[in-house]
Amino acid sequence: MVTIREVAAAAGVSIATVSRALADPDKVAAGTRDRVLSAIDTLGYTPNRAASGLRAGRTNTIGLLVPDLTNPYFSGVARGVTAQATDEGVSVFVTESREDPAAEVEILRGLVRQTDGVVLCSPRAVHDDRGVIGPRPLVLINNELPGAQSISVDDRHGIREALRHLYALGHRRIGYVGGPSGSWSDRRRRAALAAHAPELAGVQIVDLGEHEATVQGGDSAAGEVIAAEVTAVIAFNDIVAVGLIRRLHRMGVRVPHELSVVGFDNTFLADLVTPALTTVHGDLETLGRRATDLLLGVLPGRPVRAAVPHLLPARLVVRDSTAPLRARLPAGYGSGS
Amino acid sequence: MVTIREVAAAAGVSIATVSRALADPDKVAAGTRDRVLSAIDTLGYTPNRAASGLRAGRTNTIGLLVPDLTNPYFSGVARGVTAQATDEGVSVFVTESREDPAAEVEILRGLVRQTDGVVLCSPRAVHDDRGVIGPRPLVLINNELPGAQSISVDDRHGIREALRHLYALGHRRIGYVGGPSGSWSDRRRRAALAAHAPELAGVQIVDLGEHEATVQGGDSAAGEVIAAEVTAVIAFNDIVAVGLIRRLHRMGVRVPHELSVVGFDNTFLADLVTPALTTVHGDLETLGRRATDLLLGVLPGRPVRAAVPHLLPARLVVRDSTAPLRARLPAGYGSGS
DNA sequence: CTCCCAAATGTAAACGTTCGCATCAGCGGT
DNA sequence: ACCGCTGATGCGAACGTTTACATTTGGGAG
Repeated sequence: MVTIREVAAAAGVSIATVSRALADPDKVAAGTRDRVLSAIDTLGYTPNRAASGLRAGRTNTIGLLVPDLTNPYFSGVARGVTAQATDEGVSVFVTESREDPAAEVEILRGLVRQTDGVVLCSPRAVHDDRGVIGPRPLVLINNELPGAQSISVDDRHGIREALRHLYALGHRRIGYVGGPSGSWSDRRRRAALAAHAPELAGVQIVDLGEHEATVQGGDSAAGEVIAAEVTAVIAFNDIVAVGLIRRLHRMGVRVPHELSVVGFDNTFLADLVTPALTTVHGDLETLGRRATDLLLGVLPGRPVRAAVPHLLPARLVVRDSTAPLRARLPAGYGSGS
Repeated sequence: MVTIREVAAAAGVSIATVSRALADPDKVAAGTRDRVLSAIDTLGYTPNRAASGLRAGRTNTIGLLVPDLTNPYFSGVARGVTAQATDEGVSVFVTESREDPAAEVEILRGLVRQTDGVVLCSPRAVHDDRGVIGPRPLVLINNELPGAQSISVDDRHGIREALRHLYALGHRRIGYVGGPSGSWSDRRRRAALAAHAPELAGVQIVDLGEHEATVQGGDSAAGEVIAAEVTAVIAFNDIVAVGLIRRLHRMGVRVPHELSVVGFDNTFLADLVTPALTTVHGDLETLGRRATDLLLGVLPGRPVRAAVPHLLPARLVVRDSTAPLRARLPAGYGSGS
């Protein structure tokens, strides 16, 4: 491995000059700079990041912690974070808590020591997290904590659009199939429902409980959904919506003919299942990128960056899982489309 | 940030002893060790990895490069790699080439400098890669290169099972909807088809071209599939299978009644689409874990580990996208199940 | 009682950078 | 011709470890 010393020798300058030529190009004379750069080029020199981090007290590495890497939602975010970080010359330690709050705290503890800051996505144990993180830079996705930056998609607007869409289709009694208890996003969406339903005359929101953010969670909601006699539901996310639809299908309830279902997140799944999901879209890659911007922005020794929005736009994508309200048929069979 | 010096002072020993108490516990007297450890505990000391890496010439970090983080196949692998590495006290830089061979080389170059070794999954530019990697430890998933370790799922056996399954259902003229040109896995599966088809009397394999490993790739194969007059196909992977089925469905061809489809990888998608996919399962998390084992095994200064298998078992998961051969109906309508 | 060896611990150098400070050359103003 | 200032560069310390080597101590063998 070629070091700064060899470069300095080759260019006939001191190592300090080489360092400067890289970090602060206009602190060295043009001629010298060229000599240094060409030496770097021929020798194929790359700075040792451990060494520079050691001296500078900075690692140029950030951490990302998500609950579940294989969940398309989080892998979208992970893509955004890694892409933006790479663009900024920063590396990312990616980790996964597997939805386990204890593991989350533990992993976070380890992550904090070896990075300049952490992007924490959809944390399950935030309150403990604060103690762990201490004064370190922290950016939260889908949660809020005093003293930390936050960013999320504008669910509130998504909910509003979903409501209006269902309203326009004639639905009045609308269910909400909730996410995991303790989920900040879930609380936020419930609040949005409560806030926006009154805008639409005659609309009634029915709480259909809290469910795991998995296919099984959707499965388990089917009974409640039927019992509630709603004509449409909004699900916590696409996965739950898919699980619900699948179970309903097996029970002989046709979507969208007998029940309209709206998902959340617009994961690629939404366009692959039958029926394709009407769902609230948020740009996950951008979410990850902006979170990274936010984090890098508060890192010492980094250029200050323009204000970053803390709320990203959401919009409803209409597909085949929602349909106009029809008179219910007695035997529980849809009438076809 | 508390350093080894403060710990040494608190325990009344030299920093060397602290270092030893951590790295080589039985090199220090039991009493001393306890004093050191409790000092570490009360002060909340964690070694600075940049410093230790600098001195020891090792980063305790590995790199992972995948073509597409949002692809469930790769996120499964990423989960395995990060999990195993975490268990071994190693951090992982996760990166993504977005299927771009040029980016792959570039990212790999960067990765190599700041890690002890790299896990490279389904590379698109392997030959160039070798030059980039130089003498660095490298483990390949789904590819082979002289001088590098390799690991993959036993596609060959998966193909064999898929063929037998279709054969047992009565299919004789079987199509293969191939993956991207240049894909090592694709070549391998073609070879396996050629090798195993002759074992089954009367079976004929029809090559249905190379396609992108995306939903669109499956879409675009539909025409060829119909023209080929096959009664069953094996697709490069689940995504392609899903795209194909969706397009066929729109064209009025019913799966599995008129055409049986076998996917590959058994991603969670397989169980969510309609019909649920019959597909070849390989354990992706284990694949990632073993790849990491392999990499850590060749890293200097790490305990030698037991032999790691380079081929992981595959098995066929039968669901609803395959069915017994039936006489074709003239108008292109299935007969229902 | 002496000597030697092993075990335990300490000392200090080294890893490859960055950065404050010192040095030096050249130049313009007086 | 001299002074001082500025811009370019070099020097050397420091970052927090690990580790080769030196030192100390205690105990057992002769």
